[in-house]
This record gives sequence, C-alpha cells and structure tokens, in this order.
Amino acid sequence: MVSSSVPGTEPRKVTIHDVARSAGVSRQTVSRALNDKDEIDHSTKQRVLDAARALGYRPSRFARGLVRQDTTTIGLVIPDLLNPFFTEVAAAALEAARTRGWHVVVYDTADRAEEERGTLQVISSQVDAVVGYFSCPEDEVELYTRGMPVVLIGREHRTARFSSIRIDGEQGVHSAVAHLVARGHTRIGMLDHDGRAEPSVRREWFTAAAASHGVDTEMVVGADQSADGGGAALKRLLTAHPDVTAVFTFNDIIAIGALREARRLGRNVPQELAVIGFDGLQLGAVVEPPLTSVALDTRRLGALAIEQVARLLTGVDPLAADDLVVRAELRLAGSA
Amino acid sequence: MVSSSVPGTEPRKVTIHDVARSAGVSRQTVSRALNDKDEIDHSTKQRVLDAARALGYRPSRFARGLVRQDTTTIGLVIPDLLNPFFTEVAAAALEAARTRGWHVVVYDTADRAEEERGTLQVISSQVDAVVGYFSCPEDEVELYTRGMPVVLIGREHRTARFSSIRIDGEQGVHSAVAHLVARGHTRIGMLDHDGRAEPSVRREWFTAAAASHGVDTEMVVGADQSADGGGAALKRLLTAHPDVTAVFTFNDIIAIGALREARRLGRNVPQELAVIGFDGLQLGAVVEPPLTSVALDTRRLGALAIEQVARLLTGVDPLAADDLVVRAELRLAGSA
DNA sequence: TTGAAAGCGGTACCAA
DNA sequence: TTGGTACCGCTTTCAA
Repeated sequence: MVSSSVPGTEPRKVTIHDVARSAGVSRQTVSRALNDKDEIDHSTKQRVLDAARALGYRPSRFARGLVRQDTTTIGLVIPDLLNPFFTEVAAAALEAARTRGWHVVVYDTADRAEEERGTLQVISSQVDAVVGYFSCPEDEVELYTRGMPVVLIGREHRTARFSSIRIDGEQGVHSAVAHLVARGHTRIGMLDHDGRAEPSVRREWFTAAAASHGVDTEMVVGADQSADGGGAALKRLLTAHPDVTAVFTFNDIIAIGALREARRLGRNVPQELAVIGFDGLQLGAVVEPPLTSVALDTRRLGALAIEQVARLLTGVDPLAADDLVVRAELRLAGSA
Repeated sequence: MVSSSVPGTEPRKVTIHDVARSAGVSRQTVSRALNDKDEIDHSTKQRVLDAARALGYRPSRFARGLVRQDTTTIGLVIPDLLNPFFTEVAAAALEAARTRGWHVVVYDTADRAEEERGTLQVISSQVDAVVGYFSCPEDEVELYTRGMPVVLIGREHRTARFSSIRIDGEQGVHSAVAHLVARGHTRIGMLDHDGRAEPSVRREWFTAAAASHGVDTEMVVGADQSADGGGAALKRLLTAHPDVTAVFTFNDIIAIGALREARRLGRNVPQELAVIGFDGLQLGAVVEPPLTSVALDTRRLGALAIEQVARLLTGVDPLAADDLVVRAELRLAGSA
C-alpha cells in the first residue's frame, strides 16, 4: 500500500508574489490588504484576502522584520527551569518584556557549561540582547555576544558592554546567623552549592557572619542543586558533625530537601534543627514547617534585568551599578 | 552640568556595507570572512574581522534568516509559568526543541483571555508554529494562526491544521476513587478548577468514577489555581460538608494548598482526610505527607508536542490522535 | 581570491 | 485606488 503523501510535493513557501498573481494584483496591493491600509478598494481587499487564505499565505517574519526593524527579542538564559527560583525570575522577566512588546526566547542550559556554550553560539544570531546566568568565563560570553548588550544576573562583570544585577545577601545572611545565635545555636553548618571550583559568595557571607559572631565556620558540605541533593547533603553534614543544631543553605530548594531529610531522621524542626534557606521562594510557604529564608525579590530581579536591557538597547541612561542591586533580607517563618 | 550623551548621536545600525567600506573590500568578502568560508585570503579575513569588531558589527538576523531560511522558532504559550506543572512541560518542550536546534519563544498569558488574544496576535508574525494551552474559542486561535501549525495541549480541536495532545485521566481518576473507596471513604469531595464556564473534564472523570462506585458526587467547590486557592477551597468544602473524609483536586497545586489547610484545621492526613491531586508534580514529593496524585508524564507531554510540531512543519507523517495521548495514572504516596 | 549582480520577501515612496 | 521601483541587509552564483 502506497502512502498518499507524494514525495517532492513539499509545498514551496507561498510568498506575497503568489498571492498577488492569484488575486490579479501587484504585491503592494497585497501588502496593503494585509496590513489594513486605507488606500485600497474594499472589493479588491476582499479578493486579496480570499486569495491569501486559499493559498495559506503567511508573511515571512524575516522579510517583514528586515524592512520594519521594529521587533525586539531578548534571549533569556537560565541554568534550570525546574528550579522554582529561576522560574520566578523568568516569569518576572517575561512580564516585564511583555509590557514592552518584546519577545523572549528562553534557553535552559541544564547547568552545563557545554550547553551554555552552545546556547551562546546560537543565541548571538537570534536575539537583540541577552539576559541571564552564566557560569562560563566572561571572555567566552564576550566572544559570542559581540556587539550585543548583556545583563548578567548574580555575577560581576568586567566587560564594558555588560551589566550585572548584583545580589546582595550580606546583610540578610548576617541577620540569619544573628537570629540563629540569638536562639542559642552555636554549632551552625552550611549546605553550599556543589560543583563549582571556588566556594560560593553566599558561603563567604555565611563565613563572615558566623565569624563575626564567634561561631565556627568549618562545617560546610556541598549539595546538589535539588531537594534530593539537599537531603543527602544534610545527612552527610550530620554524620560528620552530629552536634550541629542549625543549617544555612545555598538556596531554598536545598533547604527544602534538608527539611524533608530532617523529618526522616526524626529531627524536629526547628527545635532540634533550625533551617534557613536563601531565595525566599513562594514554595517555601507550602512546606512543613514553612521555610525561614533570606529572601530575594525575584519580581524585582527579573524586572530590573529587563529594564537595564531596555536602557542598554536604546543607549540612554543605563542604570549604574548602585541601582542594579537586589538586596536579600531575612524572612522569618517556622523553620528557624 | 551637561550630560555627556549627545542627543541625535544614536548610533545607526552598522551594516555589512560599513564593514566592507572600512576594510576596503566588498560586502561579499565580509560575508565570507564572517562565515568562515575558504575562498578568502587569510590577511584579508583578519582585516575584515578587525574592522567588524572595531565597528561593533552584528549581522542582521532578519536579513540572514531571509536568505538562509533555516531557523525554526516555536511559540510556547502557557497560562502560568509559576505553576510547576506548566514549568515542567515547558522544560520538556525546551529540551526537545534544543535537540532539533529550534528556538522557543515563551509567552505567559497569566491565564487571562485578554492576554491570550494579545499573544496570539503578536505570535503569528514571530514564530513558525505554536504549541500550548488556550482557553479562548478555537476560531479565535484559528483566526490568528492562519497557515501555521498549532498543537493544543489538553484540549480537543476541530480545525484540520490543528493537533491536540489529549490528556487521558479517566483510568487514573477511576483508580484514585477506587483507592479511596477501598480505604473506606464514602464522602468524597472535589476541589475543581474555578473560573471556567463549564465544569472541567477532570471533574467529569471524577463524577463518572464516583458514580460507578455508588459515591455521592455533589460535593464540588471551585478553587483558584494556586496553593492559597486550594486551601481556601478546602475550607469552604469542609464548612459545607463537614463529613467529607477525602478530596480529589483538579491539580497538585490545589492539593498542596489543601494539605496545608488541613494541617491548620488540625485534620490529620491521610487518617482524617485523604487527599489526591492530579499532575504528579515533582513538588509533590517534598510536601508532608508526600502527595498521592494521578500523575502525568510531563516530559513526554512536552516532547510529544514538539515531536508533532516537527511533523506538521515538514508535512510528513503527522502522528494520529491515538498516538497523541498522555495517560495519567495513580501514583500512591502518603496523602491517601 | 575577489567582486558584481541577482535574489530572499516584504514595505515605502512615488507616479500614474 | 493602483502599480513601478527602490531598498531593507545579507548570501549565493558566476565572472573576473
């Protein structure tokens, strides 16, 4: 039995020319009909529209973009869309972009440097500016984004063309440690980000805050960026240091995994183990107990990034570093 | 003090022509240099590249797309990126798209018909195909997506050009109700989707399943699509029907809100109140108790949608309705 | 190895 | 109200 689809019959793209011929008019007239211009006879317009429909015509976005030069597309690069933190940022960025009539192409790099490179490579010819998280060296980002505004989130920049949204958690983490100390905790551990060469900035904040309270800062273990990772890390931490009574985590997802693990281990939270996360996810409100966290305003973060992109694109009045900061602050809930 | 930025100095877009002139070659030579062609002298190439860099030149993606016709961009339309279910689907779709070298523009319609229309309007001239969730009438979707493949998720279609990924939860919901009945529950309520004119399909599955077990099916209240909404709905349900001992919910987010509310009300889960959600979110594993749910394979859902788009775009061998189904099945955990 | 010319598929400006 | 023509910025083909 032969398939009814005939090879080689692949319908070549229908162009404005085809419509024009089919309707017996010129291309310009077709253009007028499709763009709702006034200078066209009603019946002509109708005829053109019918022809277009009949042929299944759709204007080429490239041709149109070429002549109109009015569409802006932003590339949003994110390590892991399944981590609610990045989802919240993405949602905020999408909304900020929509109010400007911009389009956002989203790339999930799965937190892999290799994917990051691939994305960068491909992105440069598809968008007008880039916003997002990158872990690869700045000169690589620089290399692939030649001539394009770039806004980095949560990371310093050197390149002039780049901007950074700085995440300032120093105060917040200090408050968190202070809170724990005030509650009588002296053995405070941390579940840090795993897999990076150097310790995270958040860890540095933690270390500094702990030291300033005369608290030991040696009890740090790395955790995978997931709830499971957080659980496993807590287990390791408690095995190595059974006397730990409080933990600060790199982010909320890890903290949530830690909460679950604590429950499994029969450790009461917050009585026997206090947990403080970082991010302030909405998700933290639905776990038990609700998660105490050093919270970021993710809406502001996303909106700020898009705002800066807007300024960089128009070249007017870009925000200075001092305005490109999102401060985290301690938000108390049930877990500490 | 006068600002140093001079109005009217806005740098006109640098084109290939500018680079050519600056390097003292023709445009084609510039093109060759930039696209790593062989037929070019090494020193010439270097000179062109330098000129391009100096001018901050970036090729127009429109001009390039126009002539190369090789980039595919999909529009992914989602009601609410903050709902983890849609995030999971989106992540799956992004990954499936990436393996094909496609770009995905994401639009969050905030579950509002108005935004849906705006998105549809704008999308048609920006993408090659559309995948996603729509709540507005099919003829509106049809109107704006003229000539473009469309894959609807979780919704039937009539239009020939459209495809649907069907979500089949009939079996799964039946199993869920059977499970509850086997556990001795006879008063089973439902927290349904709110804000739609007609009752949801999931409610119909529930009603049918309950009826087949001789269980009353009248105890349904609407819930907002959020944890808070789920909590509020549970409260209303229990107020109206204090004898309810089990609830089935429209989705997991609502169920998670219900779990939290149950805790606040002092109702033990699952002993005094059994809860079963729908979606099978990864998130369900981190709440307490872990959520029993009628689970969907979101990875498959997203991948299937992209797969079908691929077939529609090439016109070869689109999947038939029977293959465009994702079945949900009961996944037991702690909450029921 | 390089350049001239012809498109890619539209829209804008003009004259008819 | 219409159509001719130029042009948007780039790549491809073909000569030089």
